[in-house]
Amino acid sequence: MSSAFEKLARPIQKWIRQQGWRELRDIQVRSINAICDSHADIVIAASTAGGKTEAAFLPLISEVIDEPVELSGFDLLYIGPLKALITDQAMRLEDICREMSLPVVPWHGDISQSIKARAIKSPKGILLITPESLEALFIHRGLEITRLFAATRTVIIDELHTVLDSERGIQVRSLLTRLELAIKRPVRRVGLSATLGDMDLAKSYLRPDNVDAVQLIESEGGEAELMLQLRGYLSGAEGESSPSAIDGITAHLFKYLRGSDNLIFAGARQQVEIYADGLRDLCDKEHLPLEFYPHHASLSREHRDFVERRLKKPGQPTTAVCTSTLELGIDIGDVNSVAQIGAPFSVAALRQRLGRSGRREGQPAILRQYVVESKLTADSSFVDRLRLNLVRSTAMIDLLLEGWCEPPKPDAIHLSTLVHQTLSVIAQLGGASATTVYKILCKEGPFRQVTSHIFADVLRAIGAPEMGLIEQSNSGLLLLGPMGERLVEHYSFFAVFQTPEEYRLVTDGYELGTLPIDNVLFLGMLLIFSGRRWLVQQIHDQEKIIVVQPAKAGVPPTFGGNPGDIHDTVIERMFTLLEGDSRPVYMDAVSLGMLKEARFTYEQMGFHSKSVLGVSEHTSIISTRVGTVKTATLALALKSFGLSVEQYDGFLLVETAAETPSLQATLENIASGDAIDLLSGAGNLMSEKFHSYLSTNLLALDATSSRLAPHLLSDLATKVLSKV
DNA sequence: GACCTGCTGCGGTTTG
Repeated sequence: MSSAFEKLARPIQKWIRQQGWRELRDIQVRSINAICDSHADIVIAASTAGGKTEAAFLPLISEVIDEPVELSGFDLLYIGPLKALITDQAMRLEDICREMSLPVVPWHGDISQSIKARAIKSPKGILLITPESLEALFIHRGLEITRLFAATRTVIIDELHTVLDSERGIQVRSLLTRLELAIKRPVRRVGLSATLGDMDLAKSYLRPDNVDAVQLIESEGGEAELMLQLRGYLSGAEGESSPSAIDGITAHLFKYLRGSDNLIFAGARQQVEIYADGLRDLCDKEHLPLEFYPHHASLSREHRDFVERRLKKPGQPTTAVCTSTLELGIDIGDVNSVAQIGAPFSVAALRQRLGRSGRREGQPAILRQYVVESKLTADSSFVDRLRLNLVRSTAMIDLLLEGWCEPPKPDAIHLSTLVHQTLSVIAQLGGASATTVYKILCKEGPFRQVTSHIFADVLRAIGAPEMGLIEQSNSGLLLLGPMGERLVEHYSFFAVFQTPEEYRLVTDGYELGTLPIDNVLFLGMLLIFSGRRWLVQQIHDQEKIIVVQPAKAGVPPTFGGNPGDIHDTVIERMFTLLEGDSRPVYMDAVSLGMLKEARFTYEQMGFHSKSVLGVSEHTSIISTRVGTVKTATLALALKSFGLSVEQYDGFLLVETAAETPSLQATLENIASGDAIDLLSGAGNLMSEKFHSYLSTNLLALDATSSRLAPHLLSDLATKVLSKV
């Protein structure tokens, strides 16, 4: 064993010997050295099965044992994004700590009150907690934070890559600052992350004020060999006997995946239900045992647990048709192959998904990408002719092979989360001055983009009598208002993200899952759900319960959702593909044929040399060559002049009318840089949980900071005009 | 034209 081993505490060395490990992994050696030899913040990046947990905890626990302190509180704080992950990690840590009288305390909504009460009474050892439960501790035990965390040496943030610039990530960062301010000293931060793209952003997330001092420990693990195929399918093919694209893909999946463990990422929950139903049907028809199961967030916990257990169990071939529920987090073991149906929304997600296969020594990672395109007719739209689904899938695979993936966007000002944290700080301290709250959240905390002027506007908005979230005492102290009290008192306050209202779907006394409330439902309606078919028997509107019984037929429900952001680099690569003549080796004959059609159309439309194509007197197509955010900004600008616009990947379909200015004049106007009311054409600006308490001006500010790029608008219009 | 994640305190009753 190495000298790193010698740096660990004796009981830890004993535990390692008991495991029968012949040597420590490279990443473990490096993090042991980094943690034992310095007090630096550290990002540990490795794949899911890379041994990150041990790499961080073996030296951190050693430090706790070898250098005891006399302060009260938990020694180590671990923050994890999933309850299942916390339960998993707690079991692994308990195994290590068993003989060291170091308690391991898992803490989330499903943990019993008695375990929590005991931990509060005598806080020590390792606390593993969700961001929401930690938020609850700050609100309900605001004055005890010092007692609970005075001894805390290190905070470990798991799955760091999943939070970076999300609402929840900002919440975690805010809680870390509030913790350090409460105990009046910095706490070492250790982030555990998958290796994705530019790790500098993970470093700056971890310690924005001292990025250069953050150490990065990245595993150089040899990546598995990759077997890759892209298969094209035509929908709406003529002739009664020709199978539709869905049937064709289902048949191919059935033939090649049966008999082993696999994951099929179908893109949307409705698609999951369609493919799971088709695969179950094929098993029935061939009198074979069922081995294909749906898995998504609207299905009951029981069903999902069942599918996860089947995947983990050897000797029981199982394929899950799933959404991103099975993309990260919990351990389901190694799968034989991954299938992706339809173009994914990000290269980062594709890479995470692919990482689920090829994890065993000598096993290749296998990815089958299925793409559906429409059969062309005389009146097919340019979107179908350009085969944008296929081109995007190809662009993403190429970028994946090059090791690129999307970086986080750090510019959002997150005003919804700022409202949440403002209320939480006031609740924690039992009242605070505006200056104090501003210092905690905006000067020291993660809301650095929020000026004191904007912050004052936020306070005015949520303090307005009709909102009643906060009010000011005579001495100037900010207190919770009547509405603020009600919000903070309810347990639904702790999460910063929005969740839609749902019906519960019940049969024969047990729950199948949930359905978004905006589904049109009626008695006698037939549904496909949880991979089976149902008849709607009762609808209880008050209790939000739907009772169903088995049926022979059905249609899948809709689950809603918002369009995803496609990154500039992906769109740029799509245009490179359309303008090039490559024939990627991983494409099958059908998809190569589609690519050829796409290039032919692109050439014919003349987009090689121009950016605007007049289709008819009032209709034009613009090629923007940039991603969703910039393309959407141009679309809104055009709409503000009364033009009607449809948005696609890198393209806009624009229609003028008799009373509107011409497209050319409108683009010139936009290019001139004159102020434009972008949001006059936008619908609802409220997308996050606490948006409804903000003024229109603040909502506009929030939208333009994260979902639009107004400062690049005039440049984009100029670029389009230069190639008319 | 999409996906995912999370949840307290208290009062009442029962049991040893």
